[in-house]
Formats: sequence, C-alpha cells, structure tokens
Amino acid sequence: MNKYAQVVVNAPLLTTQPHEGEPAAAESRRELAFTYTIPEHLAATINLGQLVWVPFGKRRLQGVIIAFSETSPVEATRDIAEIAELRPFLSATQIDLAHWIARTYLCALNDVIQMLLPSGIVQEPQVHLALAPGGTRPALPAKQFALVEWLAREGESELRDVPRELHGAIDALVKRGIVIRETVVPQARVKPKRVKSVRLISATAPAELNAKAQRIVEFLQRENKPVWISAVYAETHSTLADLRKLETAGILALEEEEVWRDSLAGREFETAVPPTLTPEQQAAWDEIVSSFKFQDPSSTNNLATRKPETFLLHGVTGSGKTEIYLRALAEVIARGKQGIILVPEISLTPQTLQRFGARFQRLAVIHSRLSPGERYDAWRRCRDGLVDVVIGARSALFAPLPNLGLIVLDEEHDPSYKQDIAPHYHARAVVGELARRVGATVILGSATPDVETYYRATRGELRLLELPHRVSAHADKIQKSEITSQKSAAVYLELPPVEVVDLRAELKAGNRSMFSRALQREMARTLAAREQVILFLNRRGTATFILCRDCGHVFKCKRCENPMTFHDVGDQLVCHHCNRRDRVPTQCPACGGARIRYFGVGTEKVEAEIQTLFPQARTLRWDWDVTRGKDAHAAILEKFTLRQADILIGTQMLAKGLDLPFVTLVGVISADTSLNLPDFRVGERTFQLLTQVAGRAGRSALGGKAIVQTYNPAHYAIGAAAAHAYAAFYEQEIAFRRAQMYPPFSRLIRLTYTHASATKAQAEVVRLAEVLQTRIAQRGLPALDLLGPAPAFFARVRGQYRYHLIVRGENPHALVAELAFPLGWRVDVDPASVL
DNA sequence: AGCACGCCGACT
DNA sequence: GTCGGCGTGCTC
Repeated sequence: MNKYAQVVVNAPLLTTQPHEGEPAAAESRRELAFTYTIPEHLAATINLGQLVWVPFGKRRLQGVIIAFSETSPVEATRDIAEIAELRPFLSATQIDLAHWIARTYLCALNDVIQMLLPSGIVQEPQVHLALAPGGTRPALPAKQFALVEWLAREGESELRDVPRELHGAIDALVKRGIVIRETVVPQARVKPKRVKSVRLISATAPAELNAKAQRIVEFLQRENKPVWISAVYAETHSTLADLRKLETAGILALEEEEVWRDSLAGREFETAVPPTLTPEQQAAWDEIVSSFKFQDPSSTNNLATRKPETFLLHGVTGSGKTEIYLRALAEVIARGKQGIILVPEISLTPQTLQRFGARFQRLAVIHSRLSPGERYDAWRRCRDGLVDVVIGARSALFAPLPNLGLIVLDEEHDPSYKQDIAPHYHARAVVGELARRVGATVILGSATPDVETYYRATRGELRLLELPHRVSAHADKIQKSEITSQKSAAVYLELPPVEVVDLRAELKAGNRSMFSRALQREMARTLAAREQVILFLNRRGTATFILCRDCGHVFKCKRCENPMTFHDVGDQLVCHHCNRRDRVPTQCPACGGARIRYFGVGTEKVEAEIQTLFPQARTLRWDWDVTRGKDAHAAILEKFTLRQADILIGTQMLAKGLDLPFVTLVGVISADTSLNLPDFRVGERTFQLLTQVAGRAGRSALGGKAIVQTYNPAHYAIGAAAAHAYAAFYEQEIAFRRAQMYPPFSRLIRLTYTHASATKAQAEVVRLAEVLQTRIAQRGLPALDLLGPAPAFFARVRGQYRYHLIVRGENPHALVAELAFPLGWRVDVDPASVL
C-alpha cells in the first residue's frame, strides 16, 4: 500500500524566484508537487487524478493527486484532509500529458492541471476585506493610509479587487484591528443540474379526487413516464402544493432527476446520407481506413506495424476534406471508439455544426463561449461514454473520452491552435503526444499546410494524402438558367482563376481609387449578373510599414532584412529584431521617387468608396467592430446567404470555410499589409490567407474568379497563391527557412517582458540578455543565438511597454529551461508570431 | 495567500 | 537598544 501522495496544489508558486540557483531548481519548481501522507481511513478510496483538500501553511487548499510513492522526499509531511470528489478528474494519461506540456512549454504544472479540469470545479478561497467599525484612526504610514482610504471609498471588497501595490499594507492593518479580514470558501461554481419530475405510482379511481387532481392523474397517465414538474404545472394549472397532496396520498412520487445541460439541446439536425466519394477521395480514404485495422487488437499485423498513423490531408479548398473526416469518425465509432475534431474557434459556425450533427447523434460541442455548466456537462458526458464525437476549438482536445481512436485537426495551419495565454501550448503538438499515448490515429487537414507540417511529411514522419481537385457541389441550389458558364456537372470543379493586379501600374495610369480598373470592371459585371462579391481587407498591422508608391519598395532593416516599422515618436523607422533606428527618408532609395506613404485602410473606407462607385449595390460589413453582439456573425452570414446583400466586406473571418454558391468574385484590396510585418512567417501567412480567400470564389457551377491587388506582384507568396501552386510556394519558403535558420530548421523561444516604464522594461530585457549570453559562453552552446533585445512589434499595449528577446537554435530549452522568470515575463516556446 | 524572518531607519 | 515598516522566502 502506498504511504504518500504527490499533490499539485491550487496556488501560484512561481512568482518570486531569482535567476541564479541550481540548474535543476527552476525545472523542479515548475512541476512542483507536495508530498502528503495518506491517512488510514482514506487508503481504500484514494485514487490518481482525484481532487483532494490538503492543509497548506495556514490554509486549506484543493489539489490534484498526480502520483503515489512509498517514500517521501521530505521529512515532514501532513495528512490529506479529505477527498473532494470520489471520481478522479484526470486519467494517468492526462497527468503524463500535463507533465509533457509543462516541460515543453516551460509553464507551471499547476496551470496545466487547472486547464485540464473542467472550469468551475476547483474551489478557490476568497478573501474579504472591510474596515472595522469605529471612526477615529491614528496617524498611519503612507501605504496603510492609502489602503484605508481605498476601503473607505469602495466598501467591503474582495482581495483580488484591491490594487496590487496596496497588498503589502494589509497585514499591519489587520493586526492593529483597523481592517477585518475573512476567508470564505465558496461552493464549486458548477454542479450537476437536477430538475424535479413527477411519476405516477398508482392511478386511484378518479372519482375520489377533485377536478384538479383528476387532471393531473390523467395527464400523467397519458404521458406514461416521469414528467418535468414545470410541464405538469403548465398543463394542469396545478401548484407544488397540489402535487405534494397527491404524493402523501401515495398516488404519485416527486423525484429529482439529473439533466445534462447541452448547448445543442433543441437543435434539430437534418440527417444526411454520406455522398459517394470521388476517385481521389476514395484513394485517400482507402489509406486511412487501412490504418485503422492496425488499431484492432485482433489484427494479425505484428506490433511494429501497428503504430498509429498521422496523416496530412492536403486538399485544395472545396476538395471535400470534411467528408473524409466524417467517414473516419464513423469508422472509429463503428470500432467502439470515440473521435475528436478540432476546428479553429472562428470556424465553429452553425453550418459546421450542421454538417457534423447531420451524421452523428451523440455529439458534444466544446468551445470558449459555453457556460461553465454546459462545459461541465459536456465534459462529464464525454467521461461517461455518452459521446461519440467531440467537435470544438483548441481546448476540446482535452475532452476525457474513455477510448479515443481518432483526432482530426481541420485547418491544421491555423495560428489559433497556439494558445496565447499561460500554457502556451500548440494543439497540433499536444495532439501528437496524446495520440501517441493512447494509440489514436491523427488526421491533419488543410488546403495550405503549415510548412513545418509539410516538411515533416517530406521526411516521412507523417503520411501525405492529396486531394488536388475541387468537388462539385451545390447543384441543388442553382437553377439551370442561372448557369452562364459552359461548365457542366462534372465530378470536379476548376479552382477560380486569380488575377494579380499591380497597384503601381494603376497609380501610373492615374487611378487613385483603392479599386483597380480590373476590380471595378469585375464588380460591375458580377453585380449585373446578380451574383455576389466578397472584398477582403487585411487589417493586421495597419499603417505601420512604409512603402514607396512608385516602385513598391518597402524599407527594410539593413542588418536583418526585416521590414521596418514607422513610429510617430521621433518620426523613426524601427527594426523590431535588432532595434536599429533610421530616420524616415524623403526619397526612395530604389527609384528616387518622393511618394512615400504609410499603409493601411479600414472596412468603413472601402464601404464608402463602393457607395460612390456602385450606389445601387447593397453592402454588408463583417469585422470585429460590427460583430460584438452575440449572434452578429450568424445574422450577417444569414443575410448574405439569403442574397439580401451583394457585397460583403470583411477581414480575417472571411477566409474561413465559407461555402457560398453565389459568390463569383473575390477581391483582395491589398495583399501587402500582411506581407510587410516583421515576422518570419509573413510569407506563409500571406500565402495561406490569399489561398483561403480566393477559395471562397467559384464554389458552384456558376464559376468565379479572384482579384488580388498588390504593390508587390513579384513576391513568391502572391504568385504561388494566384497559381494555386502550393508546391511552388513550399519550395521557396522552405529554402528561405533553411537559409535563415528559422523553423523547422531551428526552434524558437520568445521571451517578452512587459512593464509600465519603457526604461525599466528595456533594462530588464538587457539584463536577461546578458545572463543568457554569459551562459551560452560558459556552457559552450554555440548552436544557440539570441535575436534582440529589441522592442516588440506591438511595442506598447494598453499603456505597457513590451521588449523581447528570441532564443533560436536546435535546442533552446537547454538554455531557457533552467531559468525562473520574475513577474512580468512571458515565455513562449514555438511562438506562432514574433510580433 | 498568509506568515515568519531579517534588515534598517527612527525614536524612547 | 527596540519598535515597526518593508522586502524576501516558504508552504509537503
């Protein structure tokens, strides 16, 4: 029998650690667990992954048991106080995965564990502060006085609402009796939801009952099953008192029944029959289904070949990747297992849910907008084996399915799979680890795979499946008379032709509009045909880079070849990699032209210009500003789908999976905004974005085309996107990554420090850079280099200054893992962006 | 978060 | 000397 349990307590323990110390100290600190003795009376019921109460200093906290041991690493141990919940919340696999995440992403194990638990379960003590009654106060030191003032103004408060800088004064005031401190532990925020129901026990002769009672009994007889109490009230105009009377008479029973909160409740999905696969889909499917055979324990294949596979499904926009996902999910369900499909948060639309709801009844949706109750119930339905398929954003990968057989990552290249708060994990990487541990198959799908993923496929680490053609669809929604092109209902559709328009030439020809002549012409044609237009605007990094309007020259750092960024402060150009600063030139060094402009436009401006060019066109704007409301997304999309608008103007979210048959023209106002940000992945992001946006056109037999406007038509990302040539793009991009030693040829760890004072922020980053340089020299780690220190691209966010430092090399962990970071630092392993 | 400990300036 | 504010480190 085990004597000790290792418990990860729910308290932040990593806040004030110095940099110096034993190399292993920071590592063990990050995965810190405390050893407690298991008292005799709990020995029989204690289990791995359980939530328990433990004494911790003067407090009592909740924690999760992550291991058992026969011996204790420390002399003095205390007893586990009690088990908070008998059913374990985490499996051994999840605990193991949590360790992997903490080690890989250099974050606190405690934070990872919190992330894995359904939110609202862990009870956190709350501290209430109030002024003691009684008016006169002695003279107090400044800080204490400030806290008394603050409490007098705000009244009784929770500690978390008290400004940080006043916390130090609390103890002294409590001791003096001026402030009263009280700790309360509130109930868990979520619990199983129970509703009262009514069940008929014996139907006594109705004659013995009054009219109301008679109605109740008859109603229950008709229903012939336990009925929700509110339904009984509504149907029979009765009250609880009436029902209680019948209960004491032994005619019916009032019962409590647990119900699941389900965000999909009440949603009716039209069921769908799987369509016939095209030959290409069939070929991909055959490969996948044969890999499932290796999952079977009865498989005659030897163990060496039974290793679960990871597939990269590279299919152009509209090539029917989703149909493959659906079949694969159906296949694992048939084998008695469950599947998870991850999609970018933004793609979790009613249309997406409909596609999955149409094929799977036992479906759960997990995303950030669920209420804690819904989330908890989705979590428990998964654990209890009531769910076959989980669809959700990033965090859905942690759904506790008992027998996971398949994980699908749709749009695997999407940067939203990297979490930008505390555990900065990448869902794709974690999925790989999880799948390996449970023996599940993985399908990564994309029209524009991440070059790092594609690189792994070329190295044979994952199996590449290609769907190079677009599948014909929407035949039902379009009347024959509407088809103007010659295309018939073939198996495959053409990808839309993409025309690249050189904005420098437009300007030379005297066109000062943001719409090129080609775009204006196509818009007029499309509107006349009563078809629809999508105009895409990339707002990322608006008005920050500088370009020559005559030749398209972008000002780059002479040291880093990185686009330089304009700062009004001092009219400077700043390199966000090396901190080089140049004056804004008045003349273009490439062509001598004087027309140097800051770059960027907004959706409002686009809309206004359309109103003057095409006053009869009905426009619709879709960006973050107009979609604050809860159902704004759905409302806008619905309006456009019903053809109540002709032109949809929008930003990022336009690119994601919209399948609108009447859109025959897509216009990209400027491809350059995303191309000139100081980030090594801009070529890739631009290619992905343009390919996805162009893919919104020509989704039906109506055909379609895309127009991409740019000052930089020769850029390989734009050329390759226009030609639908992923392979060509990949070759260029991978060569660039190799030459510059960027991922996948190195790994990055980005260290960002944020502080209200620019001087302090810079000083701290410089200090750390020196520490790192010294260590590199001392320990002989020549394979590592440092980029920076320099201000981050977003140098000032919410009044706070940001400076950063990037460690690059084959194994940056060797340098960074042993450091502990004071408050204000953010450690981002494999950053999705270095802006 | 909550407490002990130790440094250091201010006053009996 | 010694009181108390304030910063630092530890909690199994």
